[in-house]
Amino acid sequence: MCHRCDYETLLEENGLNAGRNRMRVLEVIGDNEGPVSATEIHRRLIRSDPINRVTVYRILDLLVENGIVERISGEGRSFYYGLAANENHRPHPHFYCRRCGGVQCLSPGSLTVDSEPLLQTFSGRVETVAVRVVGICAHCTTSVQGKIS
Amino acid sequence: MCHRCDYETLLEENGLNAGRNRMRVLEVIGDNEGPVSATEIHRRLIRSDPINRVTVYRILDLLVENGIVERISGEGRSFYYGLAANENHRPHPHFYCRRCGGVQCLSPGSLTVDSEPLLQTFSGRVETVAVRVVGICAHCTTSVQGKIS
DNA sequence: TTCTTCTTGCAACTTAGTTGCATTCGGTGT
DNA sequence: ACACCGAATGCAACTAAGTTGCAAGAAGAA
Repeated sequence: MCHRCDYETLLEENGLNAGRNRMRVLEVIGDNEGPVSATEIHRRLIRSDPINRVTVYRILDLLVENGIVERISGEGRSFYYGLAANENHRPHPHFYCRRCGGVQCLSPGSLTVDSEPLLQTFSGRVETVAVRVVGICAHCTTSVQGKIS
Repeated sequence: MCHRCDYETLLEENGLNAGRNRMRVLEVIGDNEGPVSATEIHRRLIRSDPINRVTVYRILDLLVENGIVERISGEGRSFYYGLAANENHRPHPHFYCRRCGGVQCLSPGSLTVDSEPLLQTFSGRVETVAVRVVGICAHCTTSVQGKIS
């Protein structure tokens, strides 16, 4: 997703030292187009060098706490992780494929929401308004292989 | 959520016979304002009469398959269930409380989305466009009790 | 009643994530 | 070089939510 972000300074701006594993996790997230699950991040990391899955979870927690990475919940039971919005990345909606479970980023301008009426009437604190588009992704609509019958 | 829905006919319209447990599950979902988790549904049902949690899961699957109930994924790792949109219930956005994990229904008109630009450009199949508002619910903002320190 | 199908329960399993504790690693000071 | 300290990692065990296989029970049709 990003080759304009300097992960090292991103970490150090937040008072985290840029250890090897943190960098590796950020690279996987940043290189992927669209959010990735923790399991998938772990799977990719162990291909190059062994790392414990707990370590991955802990690094992800840390990055989310510090606002470097954004945790979004998919259609399934697991979380997905993407680079948080910053000056290089505007907030944008996500597309969730019902078939393969994958998540894609949509372009920031593709959907516009008018949340004024809500903000005027809602009695709690509204922090984010996210749009979630659900359907079947381009890949899954074309490749019908994988169906058993 | 609903006293205008006749669960019995709702089931039979879909070719499902209206057994006692199905009715009970639907009543819990319909009586609650806002979506409920499977665990919570189970918890409430066993108060009146024992029922196995697997049975609850299976009934929920069935209801979702038949479009009677809608499964939405919360901020956490569990699913929430609400009555699906029909002539009595317009589709509406949901509010997710970061603190207590609860989900509330918002009024259908409180947010409007313009999805035209997306529909013109997206190459997969778009089925639903849902708006998810995240923040702290009214109850959690006022009652700060529960914090340990 | 008997047969068949639908429904339920139980136990075991899976997936995703969490926690506690011990070990190791990277510095800092002496 | 040595000891020390906190941060980072790994391992094992645990939890929560959901799923699967199979056997037993209810309910309707013949």
